[in-house]
Amino acid sequence: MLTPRVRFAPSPTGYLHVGGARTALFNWLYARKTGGTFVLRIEDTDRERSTEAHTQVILDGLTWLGITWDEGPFFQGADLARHQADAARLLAEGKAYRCFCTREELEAQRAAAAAQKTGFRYNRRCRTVKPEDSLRRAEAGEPFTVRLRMPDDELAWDDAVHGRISFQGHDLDDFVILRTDATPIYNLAVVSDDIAMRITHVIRGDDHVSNTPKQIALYRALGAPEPIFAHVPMILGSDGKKLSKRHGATAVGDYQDQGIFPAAMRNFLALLGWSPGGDREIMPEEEMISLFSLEGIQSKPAVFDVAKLEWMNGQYLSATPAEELRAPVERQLARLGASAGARDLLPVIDAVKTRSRTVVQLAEQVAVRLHGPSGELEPKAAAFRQKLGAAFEVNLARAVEALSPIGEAEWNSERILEAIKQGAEQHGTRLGDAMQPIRIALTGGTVSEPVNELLAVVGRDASLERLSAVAGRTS
RNA sequence: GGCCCCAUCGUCUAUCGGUUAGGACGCGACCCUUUCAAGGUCGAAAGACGGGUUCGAUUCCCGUUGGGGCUACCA
Repeated sequence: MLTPRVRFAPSPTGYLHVGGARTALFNWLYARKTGGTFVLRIEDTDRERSTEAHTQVILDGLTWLGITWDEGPFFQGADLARHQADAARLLAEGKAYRCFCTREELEAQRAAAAAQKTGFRYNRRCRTVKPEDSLRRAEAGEPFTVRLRMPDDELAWDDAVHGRISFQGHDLDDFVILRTDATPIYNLAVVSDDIAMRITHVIRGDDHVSNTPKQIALYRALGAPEPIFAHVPMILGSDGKKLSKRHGATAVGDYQDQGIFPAAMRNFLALLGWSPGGDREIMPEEEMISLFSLEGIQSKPAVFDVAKLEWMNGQYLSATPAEELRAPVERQLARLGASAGARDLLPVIDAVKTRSRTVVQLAEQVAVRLHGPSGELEPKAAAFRQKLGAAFEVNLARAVEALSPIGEAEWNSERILEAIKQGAEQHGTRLGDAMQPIRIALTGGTVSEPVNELLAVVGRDASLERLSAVAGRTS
């Protein structure tokens, strides 16, 4: 068996959608698994909507996910001549014909069909125009499109994920392959390119199954062997509809911005519609590659569950040493307008790592420890403060009193805890009532690492300063 | 409307005719604990419906219902 050649062929008319990213991932996984070649092709034949900026975003998204291509990126627009030559050949062999019906005529027929609630299909009027008449009219300058003469036969294939899928040629249109301006339509361009690039496995979204019989007809008309088709299920929103903008974040870049790790995204996407067959959840790249198979791809659509993505990201976050987190956290801090200055971030990162699921959340917590809370207290914190009343400030003042004697050199979590406990005991204060005000004063919220560790991480001078400030604010 | 695809906990899934239908997310409880997480233990939670085939169906076949996709001189 010859080595597989697969391709990912996005159109640069929008951002890299998670569905597209997963399709790319499956192609990539298959290529790596089989030692095959992964080709990247940009389908820019829709000149109206294609932009270079979108192309770049797609390339960046794939790179971010660690999906590398072996050939390309090729641009479909560059192969116009071949597409036209293929169409001309089909025309010459009588497998396609010129259609002189105007857009208006077609539009009227479509509207009439819609009014009667029946399906529209081109009436094939121009099929019977005699070749010599067709040529004469074309040479006289009459505008025309080129349509494929759809055979009546069954058009079926053995789909690698669905099994056998079959269409009847007579249910299909004599679809247009060349526009009035002689540019190719998607289906022609795709087949022409896949043949030229010797693609052996077409792995793409389920939304293309209805294109497949048309493309098979094209392969046959062009006399080329058909590739193996594998149609992967759609990704749905939580309402069961095809995932789209109105479901929120659908672009890979959105998740990148939210602090999701590429490895977590890749792991999550791989498991959406594919399963290695056991209980595996967190899988390193090599394992995914070695276990990947087209047969393991699910045939039903899958709902994109952000909660699970975030959980998975948390798993990757926990497993990442603070050292490796330093650079990404610094980038996020910069976005937040915060800075670590001369401070070592590692202890701070370690202190809050388990309380974060994304790097963005992590950086926010780090920023609070570096610069103190900003703005209003969180609702729970405000409620606690209210409940405690004047004791809130009193307890803070006592904490400052208990902690002040500790020198910079002894400022560690053990020593701090000891001092707080001692102070609380001395004043007959419940430990929680002594601790929680400190947490609130330092973070603005009720969630953090243990208070003594929090104090250690914030540092002696900054801690005492903030505590005193809050204690003295009202008392 | 037509054509095509699909159907196991709320969600992602395992099961390749025989299981107390397993795991994960999420949810609940408990443990741990100065709070919250993390971690640990436990729990609630599924084969859409109706026919077949078979000694035996979640699994194979048919139908119903439900959902999705496509239906352009877009890709």
